[in-house]
Amino acid sequence: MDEPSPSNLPPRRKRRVTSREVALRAGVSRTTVSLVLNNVPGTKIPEQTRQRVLQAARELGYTPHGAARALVTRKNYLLGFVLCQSTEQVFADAFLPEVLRGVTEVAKPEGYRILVEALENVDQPGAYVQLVREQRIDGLILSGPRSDDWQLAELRHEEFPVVLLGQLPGTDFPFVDVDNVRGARKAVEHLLRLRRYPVALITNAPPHYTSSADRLEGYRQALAAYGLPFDGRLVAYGNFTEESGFEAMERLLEHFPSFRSVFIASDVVAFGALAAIRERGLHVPQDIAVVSFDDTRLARYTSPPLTTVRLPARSLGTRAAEMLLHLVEGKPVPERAILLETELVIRESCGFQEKGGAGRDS
Amino acid sequence: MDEPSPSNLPPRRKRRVTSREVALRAGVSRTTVSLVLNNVPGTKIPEQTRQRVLQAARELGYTPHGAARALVTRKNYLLGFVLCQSTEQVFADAFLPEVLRGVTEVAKPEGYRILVEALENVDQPGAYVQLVREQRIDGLILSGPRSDDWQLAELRHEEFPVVLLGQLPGTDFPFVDVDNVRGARKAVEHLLRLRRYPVALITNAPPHYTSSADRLEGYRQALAAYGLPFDGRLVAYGNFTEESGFEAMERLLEHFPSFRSVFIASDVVAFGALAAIRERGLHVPQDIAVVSFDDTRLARYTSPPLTTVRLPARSLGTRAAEMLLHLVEGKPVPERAILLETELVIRESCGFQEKGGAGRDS
DNA sequence: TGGAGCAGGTAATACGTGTTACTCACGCGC
DNA sequence: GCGCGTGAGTAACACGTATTACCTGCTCCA
Repeated sequence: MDEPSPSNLPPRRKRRVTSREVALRAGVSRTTVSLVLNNVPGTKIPEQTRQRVLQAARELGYTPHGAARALVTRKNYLLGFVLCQSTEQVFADAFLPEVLRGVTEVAKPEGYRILVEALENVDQPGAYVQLVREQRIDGLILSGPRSDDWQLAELRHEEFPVVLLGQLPGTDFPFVDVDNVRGARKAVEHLLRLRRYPVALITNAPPHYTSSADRLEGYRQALAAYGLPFDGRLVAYGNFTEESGFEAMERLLEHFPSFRSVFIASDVVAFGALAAIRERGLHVPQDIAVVSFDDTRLARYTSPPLTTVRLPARSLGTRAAEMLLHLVEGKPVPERAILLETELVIRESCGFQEKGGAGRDS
Repeated sequence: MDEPSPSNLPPRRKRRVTSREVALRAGVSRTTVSLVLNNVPGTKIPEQTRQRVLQAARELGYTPHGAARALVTRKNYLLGFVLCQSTEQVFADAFLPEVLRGVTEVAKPEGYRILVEALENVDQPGAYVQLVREQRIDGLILSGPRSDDWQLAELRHEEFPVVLLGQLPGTDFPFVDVDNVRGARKAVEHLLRLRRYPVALITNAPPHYTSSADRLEGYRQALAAYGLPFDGRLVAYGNFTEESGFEAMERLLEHFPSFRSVFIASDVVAFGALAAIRERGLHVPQDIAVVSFDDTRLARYTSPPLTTVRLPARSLGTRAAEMLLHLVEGKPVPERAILLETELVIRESCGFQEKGGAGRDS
């Protein structure tokens, strides 16, 4: 009876229950079934038949076929979330889960699911356009867009709903980003207020990343506000990883060890830098005060706990998703450019003791 | 001419290029277009017409409509990746990016995309079955399955391709998991070898999680192997978070401070525990030796760097994806139960100094 | 008596593809 | 002259839904 299918064929699964069968069982037409199940407004269907249909559907365990529906509706209720960062970077990205959570939090109640995709090699950027070409997704969130992504421009031209997580100067894509300039400025001004100058800088990434450039800009603004000169010898470049932080700090200590504090534009990079400082036999914050950026979940558990600029990861996700949903549904978008505010979280690495004790923030 | 649509309607986008238009342009039938573009084996189409079709498709920028294709093919080339953990847990999950990377690494070359979904509340488990009901996904990876997930059993009944990331005792779902028992055993035996007993235990999670139960079992096995008794007073339960680790360690130090070492079954929990130890004025590893589990990326940057059991996050993803693809494509599955091996990474928190110096592993 | 209007539906078409069954011309052996 | 295989290609159907345009009685009003 139940003949096992030859293993080179996909297993034959049970036939689907279609709306036709529901119609048959309820004694109505397929049209009526559709009208009832989709709650189409403006149609007058008496409560009795409506109930008959609903019951028939329930009894048969009917669920409409997604593809069939998508074919005619031209909606898939699917949003693409594409990570443009290099693998190195995605790997080090401690925020992905939280951003993703923010996105789904907004998308799910509206019935949208999330398709996550990483661009493996930068050579082949924009494999994601196939998704929009095939019309499999209704909208797109692009995290960490690169300016050398030529396929992106094409999407712009087609007016496909896209929201950037991060910025792409020179384009008018709607985006959500962190206010990196102000965040960095706050961090450095905190150090200056504590009179810890000269203050060095280790960036989070190479300078062509806008986040890196912006945080550098914030650093400059803070110096300027305090009437201090900018000294290029006090700047070293990180590259997302702890290792890069370790090396950057080594370089600074080697060539220009006179600084009294450092702003490190990434927690992860800071972890490495702290190790380098320790290895030199120096102490944080006594010898060098440190303020970093991101407020990774573990920033408070380093020794000493990091004073750092909190990045609103979850909000990044929610705001981007909200914006995208507006675009997808053709509603007017209140803001096309959102810069989220940051918050300086003061712990111990900056040498600022609130009550004089070595208290641990709760 | 180009009348702006009223803003309450979705923007009317360009009409799609269909295969019919390609056929028209190439001077053949739609069937031929399909045959050529899908490279259907066994059909004899002369090179000349084949080229005509390909060129027409190229010129028009034709891409087949995903939904239409899915409708008839009954394949979506989409895999579901569902996180069953509580939000708390997902939040703390440092491995998600890496596991995901492993999954996509395998799935992408085969043409499959990944739909990521988190179960928000445990009350409403299995919202994901809708995805399979609607036939929107071809297969499912369930991370951290819960035994109270009644919808899962339903899927089993329908023979839908599912692979678990983690285990669900009492079911015969294919799964990929870490060998938690052996991993924990290795960790504890290392402490015992260093003669650091009594050795306490802080679990990673409440006992009904298999990972927690298994690591506890490994702890017991190690004790047994060394002929030592199991003492329940030396066991405290963590709950995924640093906070829980902090509190668990406080409880241990409060009620039964005589232990000389502790196995903490999660890096994250260990971070909290380390803070608690520090706060008591005790030192690691001098007063208490610590070995933990996971080898989070930051484990080597705590002070002291953590000796910990490395969990092969990426492999979890790749192996699960491989298994799932076999199921989806109806190929026989070599192994239906995979336990991945772990590796003990020795750093400083266990008090074992390789060369006598306070060396930092490179 | 003759519509107008309406409640309660339904037939038919469209969506864009994959695939099976079939046509048609043509050469070829006998 | 006939059957037959074959290369080259097509008509037609299936997939499962949403939606538009239409139909059928019935009531109500002039």
